[in-house]
Amino acid sequence: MKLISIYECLCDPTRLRLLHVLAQGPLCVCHFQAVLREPQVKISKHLAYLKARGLVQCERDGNWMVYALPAKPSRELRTNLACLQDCTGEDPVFRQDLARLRQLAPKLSATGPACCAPAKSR
Amino acid sequence: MKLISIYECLCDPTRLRLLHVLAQGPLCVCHFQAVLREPQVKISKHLAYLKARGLVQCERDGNWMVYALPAKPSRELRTNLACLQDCTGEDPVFRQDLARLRQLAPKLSATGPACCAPAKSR
DNA sequence: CATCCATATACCTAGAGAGGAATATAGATC
DNA sequence: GATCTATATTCCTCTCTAGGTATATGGATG
Repeated sequence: MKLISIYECLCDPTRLRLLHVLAQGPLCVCHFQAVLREPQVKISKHLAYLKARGLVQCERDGNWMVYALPAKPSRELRTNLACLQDCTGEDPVFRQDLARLRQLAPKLSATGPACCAPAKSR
Repeated sequence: MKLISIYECLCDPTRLRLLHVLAQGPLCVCHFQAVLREPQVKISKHLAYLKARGLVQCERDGNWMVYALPAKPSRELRTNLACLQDCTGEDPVFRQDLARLRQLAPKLSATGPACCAPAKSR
């Protein structure tokens, strides 16, 4: 059942945070590290988990892997992501993630996925 | 995080079916058995799981344990249960459960929780 | 081509959960 | 009080997952 794999993705706090942040737009792994303040392996593995179940897509940009919500989410996924957004409003963890994301935002819009540890060129 | 325990409950097909059926009204364990066609242990254990996390309440009525959705569900729970109902519409498993529930329904309304194997008296 | 950076994967350990068989419990009935 | 019925719990086995450490990969750069 497809619905089940959605809920399986949603029942881990890290993945919830990833999806919550992704609702704001695509992001690369090192940005996730900066926003969630979690080790790279953890982020990377949870993104792989989400990808395997079709909750996220990714695309390489040079050294960076940029993750995004699927372009055409299923009805179930859309509904549940909306529901998630609806439920995360008050929680401090989610709010803080968004705050840190916004701190990053200027750089993002300026240079594209330009990364946390700013590469020499680019 | 409370949201997580909700999603943990939702990521098993049996529990999804239980909650889906419960949305129609309170039900006792033996009725769940009849509706889901699953063994008693399985039903009972999943109901215990749901109860431990506050997704269902129960109340004894003679020999029967009648389970129901909580009288005052949290905002998150309400939202997610609504979302679930929204996602289960097409799936044959859920439809069949409802069909079997309706077959039971006449007896239910007549005699209260009166059970599948009709007791002698009552 | 050697190196660096961002990311992914392999390997390990520990814990949670599912399902089934057998058994316990608690209330009702005789 | 013995028995029956509905339900809960225990025990066992198996699979899945989380998290961490160490290592591999793959593209970019000098």
